[in-house]
Amino acid sequence: MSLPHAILTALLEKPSSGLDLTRRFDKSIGYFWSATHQQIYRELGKLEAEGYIRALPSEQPARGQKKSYEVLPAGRAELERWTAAAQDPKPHRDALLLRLRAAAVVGTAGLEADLRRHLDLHRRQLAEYEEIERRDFTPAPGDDSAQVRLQHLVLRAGIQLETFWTQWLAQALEELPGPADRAS
Amino acid sequence: MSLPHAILTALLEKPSSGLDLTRRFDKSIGYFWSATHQQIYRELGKLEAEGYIRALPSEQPARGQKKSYEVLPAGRAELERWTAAAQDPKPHRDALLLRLRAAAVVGTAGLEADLRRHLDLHRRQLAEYEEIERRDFTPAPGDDSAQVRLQHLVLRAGIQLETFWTQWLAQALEELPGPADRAS
DNA sequence: CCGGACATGTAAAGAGTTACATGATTCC
DNA sequence: GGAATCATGTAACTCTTTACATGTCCGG
Repeated sequence: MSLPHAILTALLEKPSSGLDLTRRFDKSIGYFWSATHQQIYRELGKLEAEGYIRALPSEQPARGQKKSYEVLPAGRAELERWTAAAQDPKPHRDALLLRLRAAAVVGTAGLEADLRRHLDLHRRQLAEYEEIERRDFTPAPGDDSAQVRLQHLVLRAGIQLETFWTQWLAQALEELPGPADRAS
Repeated sequence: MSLPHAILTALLEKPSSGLDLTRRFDKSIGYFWSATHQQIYRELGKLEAEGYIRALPSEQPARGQKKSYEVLPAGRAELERWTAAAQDPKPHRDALLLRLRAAAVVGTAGLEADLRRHLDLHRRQLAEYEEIERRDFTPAPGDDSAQVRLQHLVLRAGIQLETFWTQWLAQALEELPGPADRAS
């Protein structure tokens, strides 16, 4: 039940149309909560029906017409409620770790190439995060509002997670049995 | 599409009944691929229908009777195929990071208690992993088969991830605005 | 022989993904 | 005015979660 709150957050940061949101979910917010445009349009409809958001006055009700939304006070209140509410962490699901566990049983044949590919993807993501940090979070000292500090904290989580994955994958590739003794 | 392969892996490690599997998914495999008993029973039915597994000979077809499964050659072949196949990493979803991002907009009121709770949960998980490492992965040198090394590698991923979260959460708690200037 | 734990399932709702459909705008 | 692109949406399907249902076994 987090998608509506992700959308409310994005709309509070900046009122947007469905496609604008979709684009922002490919970056930024999407780094830790992804969503497709189908999910977003469906959810925008629900949020509007519940009175949490409304379409901006330039109302063209037709299809193919851009429609921007803004958050209403009830929506902000709901987001505040959700932010403060206790939530249990969801159990992780990581297909790659599962595959390594399977490989421990059926052999590592064919695995190396995909591990290298994953390593490359994580390195790119890490570089992207570090670029954002350079660009957006190197202000003059004292310029750090609570809002900026929180955003930076979230970004650092991304950086540290990607750092972990690159290091772990590099280690995994070292430990993988070579082609000689790779059993199946 | 990973649940069937998680089950095949678990069954290859040790033939089990549905409830046995459910218990094992609360530990071990479940550390990185969780599943409820409803999912497991449904998937066992599918896997049996597809000829990947079969019920062990002590066949009591009745309800309330224990029924154990083992993997057939076709099931092992499918697991090998899946292990070697290229797979794109799924985009992450982390509700806690999303909440911090929301808090950057609507304020951090009420957040601290839940962050402390998460920190405690991650510390416990880390301690559990470290206990497993002490118990199962401190053999005499040279005693490390490829299988054991892979299992240890997966466990180390868990340890390092939990280590990251404990450190990051501790840092987050430090940076959180105190009650004095915590705006809403 | 009854209550509780064990064991296997069914039903329905919710969330996410994939494929497709439709109208508007813009560029040639 | 035709093609490509932008923008919004529908439909069908899969996966996951939650709640419930049913039967067996065992201790008292």
